[in-house]
Amino acid sequence: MTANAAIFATQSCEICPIRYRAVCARCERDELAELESVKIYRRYAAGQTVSWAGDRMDMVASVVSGVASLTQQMEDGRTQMVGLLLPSDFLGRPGREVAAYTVTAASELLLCCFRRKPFEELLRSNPRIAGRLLEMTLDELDAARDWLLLLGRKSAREKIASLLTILARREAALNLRQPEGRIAVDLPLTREAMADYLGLTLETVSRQMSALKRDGVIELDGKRRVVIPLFGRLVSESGDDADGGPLS
Amino acid sequence: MTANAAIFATQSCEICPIRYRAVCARCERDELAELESVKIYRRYAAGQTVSWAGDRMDMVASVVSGVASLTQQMEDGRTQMVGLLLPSDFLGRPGREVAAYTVTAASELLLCCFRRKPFEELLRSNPRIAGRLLEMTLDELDAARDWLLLLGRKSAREKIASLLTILARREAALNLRQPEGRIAVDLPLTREAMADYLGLTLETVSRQMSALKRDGVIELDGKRRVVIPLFGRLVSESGDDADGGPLS
DNA sequence: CCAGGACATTGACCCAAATCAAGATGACAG
DNA sequence: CTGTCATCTTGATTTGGGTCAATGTCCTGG
Repeated sequence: MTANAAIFATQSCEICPIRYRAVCARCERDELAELESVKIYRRYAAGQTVSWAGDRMDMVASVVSGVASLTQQMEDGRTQMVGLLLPSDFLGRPGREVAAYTVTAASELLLCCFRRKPFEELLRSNPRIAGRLLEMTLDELDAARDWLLLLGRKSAREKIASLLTILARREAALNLRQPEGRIAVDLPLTREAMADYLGLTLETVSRQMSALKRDGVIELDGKRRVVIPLFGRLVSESGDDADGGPLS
Repeated sequence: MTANAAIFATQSCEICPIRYRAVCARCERDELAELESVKIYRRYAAGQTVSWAGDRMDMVASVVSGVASLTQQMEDGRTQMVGLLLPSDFLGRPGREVAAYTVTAASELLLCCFRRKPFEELLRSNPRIAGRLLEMTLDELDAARDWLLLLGRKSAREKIASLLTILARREAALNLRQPEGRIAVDLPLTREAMADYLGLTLETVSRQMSALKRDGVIELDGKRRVVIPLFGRLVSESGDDADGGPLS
């Protein structure tokens, strides 16, 4: 379980804090009653498939802890990740019977699930939840558009740096600010999953990680823990716009 | 003006048919009254910038005719298209003051604009319009995810083929079915815009177009008109899933 | 009709990342 | 402790698409 996940696990309370923040950030508590009555928690082991592309989906869910990935595959086996869901992200497609993507637990994963039909009913009857979902979907679309820039125009080194930055930012948003802008990230992804995210091969990911280490941009503590000594400085230097990403 | 655009231009009527289909497909007519009162049409010449990334945006809009592109740029000039808006598509980001992307008219463009504030108010007060916008946003997210697969894993030839297929499909959806599955597409994009869409250089786009022509997969009629002789067969052969795209 | 400029094509060469191929590391079962 | 298996690293080689440069093709306005 990642550091992210651990943090969230300790916050459990009667009204699931993640879902509260995620789906109903600004709703009154009584608006949650209906959702509350139909939620089901589900746990998946790292590597386990949550559902296959083409499966009938009658659940939607919110990520409580861990990391889920959406992937698309061509018949010849080429694979591209098309979604990376971290705690508080929404999973599912209201209004669609059939899943378009394969969902996999990248690390140990805890989902908070709702049956799709009642959830859609709730969307219809409760504009605030619908509005919140629209907002989340728009954010996800923005993230997808940054991802398009990454896949279309960045070099392998820049791709790796951007991914580490995305993960480090989410880490930083949750944790207290780290001293000196130094930040540690537990990679929730294998080299292969990173490659699928970045449109690279796992060999290239490995080589570029080694190169970033050699150049002193990152420190590797085991295979899955990355320390970025100058994260604070690097991120603040290069605003939040569509720049090449720091660490490059 | 593209064939698309011409078709739509002839459909003009009191209640803008595009907006009707796009934003309020299943709304009652009286629900449109409020929208109706605040709409403004705006026309842009091919190549003209509609708004720059970072600009204050106080409009949202619907594409009536023509093609608009959203692009993202890195400081060193590398450019990636992150959105391609055809007639009936929605433009704008309710809830955001500042535009994240540069919007350009790829061909001559007619927009139907609404002031953002009243539009947001309408979203709040009218759940059916909000629901419709959510549906459109989810569709756009799906399209973005197909685009991720294209950028991350497809060869130059496959990228071109996929783009032609996307344009041909929209053409086919509007026009009567063409005889023999033969279809003609007026490219609304320059080679450079195609390259920005596909994450390639314009030289590679040009070379691959020539190669497809040489191989008899497409016919070029001038620079901007493409005929795909076997479109019907190619598309039906390879279902609608995440395949490599036909024409490859 | 011709000149100028935007857009497109084609060629020669190069390089970043893919591919193919060994090994290294590390977690875990027995 | 040791063998197995998944994961990761590193090296040698190939190649698809980028880069640089020259040429071609329209369209438009004078």
